[in-house]
Amino acid sequence: MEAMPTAIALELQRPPDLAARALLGALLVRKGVALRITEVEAYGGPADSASHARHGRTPRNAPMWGPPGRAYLYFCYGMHWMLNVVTGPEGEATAVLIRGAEVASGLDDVLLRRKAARATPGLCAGPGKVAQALGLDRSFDGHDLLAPGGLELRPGAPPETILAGPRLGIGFATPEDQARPWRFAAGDSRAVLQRKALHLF
DNA sequence: CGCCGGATTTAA
DNA sequence: TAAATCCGGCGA
Repeated sequence: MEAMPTAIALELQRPPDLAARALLGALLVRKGVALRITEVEAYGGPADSASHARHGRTPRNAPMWGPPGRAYLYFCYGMHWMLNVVTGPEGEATAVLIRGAEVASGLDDVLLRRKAARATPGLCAGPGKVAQALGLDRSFDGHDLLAPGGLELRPGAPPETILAGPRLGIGFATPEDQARPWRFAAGDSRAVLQRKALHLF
């Protein structure tokens, strides 16, 4: 029989900024590795000049137009994979970029993938680092994060406080979209980039 | 078909 | 502060 929609699945149907905040504290699980999400950014559909959806549907961003709960992975700067969680109703092309995380379990595997000797606060602080820590690549593009197997999104403890501020690395967007405070971070985490650019939500 | 530049990371 | 590194999207 059909499983009841999980709380997290319901949250992902909401507008991207709300879905983004709901993802803080949630877990990304792959095999023995679990990462607690500590930093995210919301991206709107075609109307958001910072979004990959701004040029409409293309082969690369196709997963963004699909149902919520899927992964959208893209390759950036010739070397990094970025993990997004598709949100909103199907066809809206909204998504949340996972920008930072803490290792909840599987530290040894993460250290190997990140080529790090020991755990530091910055180990998974940054979108490229998150994908690398989970060993993600093109093969995970379009993956259903709400289904068992492979890479899964699971409920976690939400942060006590949430920080908010402008999104990073979107200098190409309109001033209005650059100013939109759609970056969110867990107030209780050290794995957050540029904390001073954030304020209490 | 060629060019431009990017939702970045790292080391110097 | 800059190099690494490559592919998508756009204009010609």
